[in-house]
Amino acid sequence: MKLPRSYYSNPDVLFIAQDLLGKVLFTEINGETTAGIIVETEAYFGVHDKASHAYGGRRTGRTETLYSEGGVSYVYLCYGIHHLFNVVTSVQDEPHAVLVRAIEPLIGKEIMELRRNMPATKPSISAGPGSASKALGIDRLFNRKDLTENEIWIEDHGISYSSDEIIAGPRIGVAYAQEDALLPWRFFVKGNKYVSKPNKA
DNA sequence: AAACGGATTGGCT
DNA sequence: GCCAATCCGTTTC
Repeated sequence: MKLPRSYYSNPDVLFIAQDLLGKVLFTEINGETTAGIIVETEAYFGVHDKASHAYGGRRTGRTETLYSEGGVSYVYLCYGIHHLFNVVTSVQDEPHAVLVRAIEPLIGKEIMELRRNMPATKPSISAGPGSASKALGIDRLFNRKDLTENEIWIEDHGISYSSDEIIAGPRIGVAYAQEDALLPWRFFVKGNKYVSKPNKA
């Protein structure tokens, strides 16, 4: 059920970004469990990717988490307001990561509704990286957590999408990365209402 | 020590 | 559609 460490040590971050679609992301906070199906991701290709915080081998207090062995969470504050959750992948010192941009609420929907103050039927409850994190209760305390432990983890529930149900397109909000901004490294489930806008390729 | 700006969101026009 | 909110990691003086 819970994805093992070996899943995350795969050096192919583009594969993992697509394969995570359909997997189920869990958090347990004060005995309350919430989970959602991952329906949108983006791959960040380590030192070679101008959109990555680790571009050019950048190593600072914040980016140090990205250099961990695969299977660790990387959470940082964006625009002073939103906590963005990433899965660190590959081997130690290879700072690849997958940003989770949207989930479809699955377990603990009532808790997510309280956290977001809106019904779970409304797509905006968990569409977009800031919203998805808030629905799951993820904040900066979730940085550098081991995904094989029991605070935050990912399970395989046998949900998978065929290649024609997965759309690839340019990543969102990375115009500063120049030519790398055009790479089709955003992946999402076609037609799923919890995918953030734009929901076309 | 101080300034800068971002892997976004939601409320108002 | 546009724009303010809001904070801390990073860069610069």
